[in-house]
Amino acid sequence: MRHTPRWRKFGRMISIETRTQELTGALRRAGVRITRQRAALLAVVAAAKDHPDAVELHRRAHEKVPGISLSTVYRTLTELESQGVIHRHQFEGEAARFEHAKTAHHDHMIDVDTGAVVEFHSERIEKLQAEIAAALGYDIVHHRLELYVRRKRAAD
Amino acid sequence: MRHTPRWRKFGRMISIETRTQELTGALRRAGVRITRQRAALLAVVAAAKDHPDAVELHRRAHEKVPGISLSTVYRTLTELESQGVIHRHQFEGEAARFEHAKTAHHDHMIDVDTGAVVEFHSERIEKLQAEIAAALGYDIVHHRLELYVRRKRAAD
DNA sequence: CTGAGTGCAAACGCTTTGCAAGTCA
DNA sequence: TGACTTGCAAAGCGTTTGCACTCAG
Repeated sequence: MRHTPRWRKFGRMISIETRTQELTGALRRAGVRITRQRAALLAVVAAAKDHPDAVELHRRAHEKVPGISLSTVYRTLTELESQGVIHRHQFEGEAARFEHAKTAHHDHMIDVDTGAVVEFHSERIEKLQAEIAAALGYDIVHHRLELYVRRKRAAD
Repeated sequence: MRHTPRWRKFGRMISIETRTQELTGALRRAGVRITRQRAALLAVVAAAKDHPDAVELHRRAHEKVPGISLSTVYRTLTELESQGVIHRHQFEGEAARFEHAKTAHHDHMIDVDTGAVVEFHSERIEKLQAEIAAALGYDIVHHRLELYVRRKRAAD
């Protein structure tokens, strides 16, 4: 009758801790102190499977460390971003959202109805972008590709 | 000794006037009044060959109608946008920029050093985007592709 | 110990909005 | 005329910052 096997739960937890340590290490290497507040936030960011904004991250961190302020959340996120361990995304008409820079580069599809974000990657698109820039005499520093989408409906 | 042939100048002016009329028509059809201020702004938007922000458009319109306020600029731009005759672009870390919805859809390259914008279009990229969205069960409502670039330098 | 980090509130930059006065149709 | 539009100033929003206090190392 157990619907969530213990090994699976445990497996997830280990991976989150690993991620948390990555974030912690990045900050320590940058010479910043790991305070109670930051530790809580790092754990929250590491655990996030979605793309939360600063207010949402603050809400989650607040459950662990009631005293944490929104300023500290922003300050720490900015620091993490400049260390390159998280990414900041500015989708249309929304507050910035953050995500752990876990995997390789990817782009985003945003469901305009639900706000849900789906990640995708296309080597062919990347290549075409580079070709276009090169043809016009430029190198790409970075790029942003966002698809604002709506679920297909089977024959209305 | 005339370096700017009259026919060329005149050709440009006609096209700007045509564009101005397109904008004016769109507003009139939407049932809004064409005031002195709006007429000036429409002419400025129609004449713009770059991608100016609200403050810059205000500055340009201000030369024609000294009284025009920034609020009016924003209000009119918002109206034009909702009529679909201009587009609003929110590039990274900048105020929104506007452009006349003159031609077919295109994407943007932003020179990170100068802020200059180059327009481009790739049918192949568009197609790949649609395929990717479709494969995941979505239809694209709209998309945003921005390349932040830097001029190539011939062998430093 | 002591300088980096904190919470708070105030400031920020861009944009929108409430309102009384002005103006276009 | 009378509804729509304006300019102004104030508010809104997400984010950053100055400050005196606190705490991690």
